[in-house]
Amino acid sequence: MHFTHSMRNKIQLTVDAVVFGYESGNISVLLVKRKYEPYKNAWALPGGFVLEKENLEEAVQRELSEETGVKINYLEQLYTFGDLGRDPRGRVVSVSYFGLVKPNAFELTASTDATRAKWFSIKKLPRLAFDHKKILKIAIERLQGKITYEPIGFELLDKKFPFSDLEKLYTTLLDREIDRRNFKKKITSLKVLDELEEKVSIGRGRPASLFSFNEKRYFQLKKEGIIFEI
Amino acid sequence: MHFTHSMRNKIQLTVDAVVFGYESGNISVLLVKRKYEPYKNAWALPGGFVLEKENLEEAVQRELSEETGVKINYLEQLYTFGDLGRDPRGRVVSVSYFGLVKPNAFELTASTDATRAKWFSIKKLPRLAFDHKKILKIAIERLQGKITYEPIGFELLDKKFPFSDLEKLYTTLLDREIDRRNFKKKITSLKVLDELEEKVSIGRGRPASLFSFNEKRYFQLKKEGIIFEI
DNA sequence: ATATATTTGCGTGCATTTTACACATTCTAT
DNA sequence: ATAGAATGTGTAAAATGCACGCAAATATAT
Repeated sequence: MHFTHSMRNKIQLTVDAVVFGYESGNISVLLVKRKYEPYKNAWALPGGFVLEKENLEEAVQRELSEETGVKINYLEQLYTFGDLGRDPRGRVVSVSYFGLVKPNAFELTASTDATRAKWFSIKKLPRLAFDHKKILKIAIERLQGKITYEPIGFELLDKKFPFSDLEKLYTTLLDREIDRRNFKKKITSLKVLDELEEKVSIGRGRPASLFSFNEKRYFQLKKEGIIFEI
Repeated sequence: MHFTHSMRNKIQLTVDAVVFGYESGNISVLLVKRKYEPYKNAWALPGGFVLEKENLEEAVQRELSEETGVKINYLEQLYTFGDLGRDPRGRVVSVSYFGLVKPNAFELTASTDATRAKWFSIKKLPRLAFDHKKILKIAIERLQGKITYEPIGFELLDKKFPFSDLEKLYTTLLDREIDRRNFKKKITSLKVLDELEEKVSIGRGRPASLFSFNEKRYFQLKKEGIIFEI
């Protein structure tokens, strides 16, 4: 099919962001309450129309920032959803993105397209606008799949953390118990953690050494990819 | 950013198909020669504008069929390219797809957008239109990555084939030698091949048993995912 | 002060998987 | 008949994965 200038199509392009947060054993996702029709007052993924003069990444960062105040330095493209009828306004194709943050690092603001932005546990989700339930489902699968081929945690844990925090992150993401000793051996063999001198004591029990990710090594592993079966 | 009806955007949406073929130790990709400006007479990935009333998958199948005559039952979404300036006609965002076929199964036709469609070895590529070189690069990475987490070959080999064909496919994709004995053990343990009674003798050497993929098992493994280190 | 519960921090042996490696078999071509 | 070429199989060593138990360091209860 050859298009000429007179045959301008009427397809609209949007971006949507699936931003996951993690805090003490709980995975959450960032949603906004819609201000306008359609789906007015329903919860939805942050996102909106792409402007003619901005890249897709710029668009999703802008929408995320406008609607929630969250700024995130790395969003990865997830999938493009373009089925007919996914948006009552007409033909709307959405490029979805995927990111990880520490929820406590941001104060949520609500402005432009949202009357409210809020973190929801992925176990207690509200009804979602459009096909956002489907998008979120695919994003969750990606999140769980990711940990088998790249290291994870840098974006979700504090700068310094006890080893048990990393362990808890993995058990939460995998939704099952893991053997601490073997897990530690595995992580140690990756040489991705630096053990610090500091120790921290939270409540009772033996105080834990603090660790930090070795950023260089971490991003090298991300790039190279790892096969990482827990 | 909230859009109203008066603010219709001018972004155009296209789809592009990266179709890989394999034949006796050679990986090829399907390209078309452009009939119109821009990049008139340059080689490009098959693709074109998405119509308002068709899904993305339908669009890419249609374009592929129109431009090359190739029909393929499974195209997987690869990535969406939306950078400013990737198309001189204005803002054009392209959703790219990825597929595998046996090149000899089709007679290439050339019609609508193409004066010619042709298979090119991925080692001897011509200059490509738009950012299609970049798209192809990402597709090749995906192709090589795929074989580590799912079985491959069904779409690329004949119904019946000697084991050496599968071995050659893998050495070609991985671009290195593999140990035939260990490779066979691995494949056998997956129980994805059915050994047939037939034997075939091509040229000299001991005749080889023919195998076929056990389709049920093959697609089960594709779905489940495998960790498959050669 | 002492005992108890709780959490962290290792190490060892067994089972499984991966890897390296060589020679016999069966055909074609001469 | 013989040489050459491709297929087809087994075994041992090494590496990795996995199950598992106990000591160390602290908070809390008595």
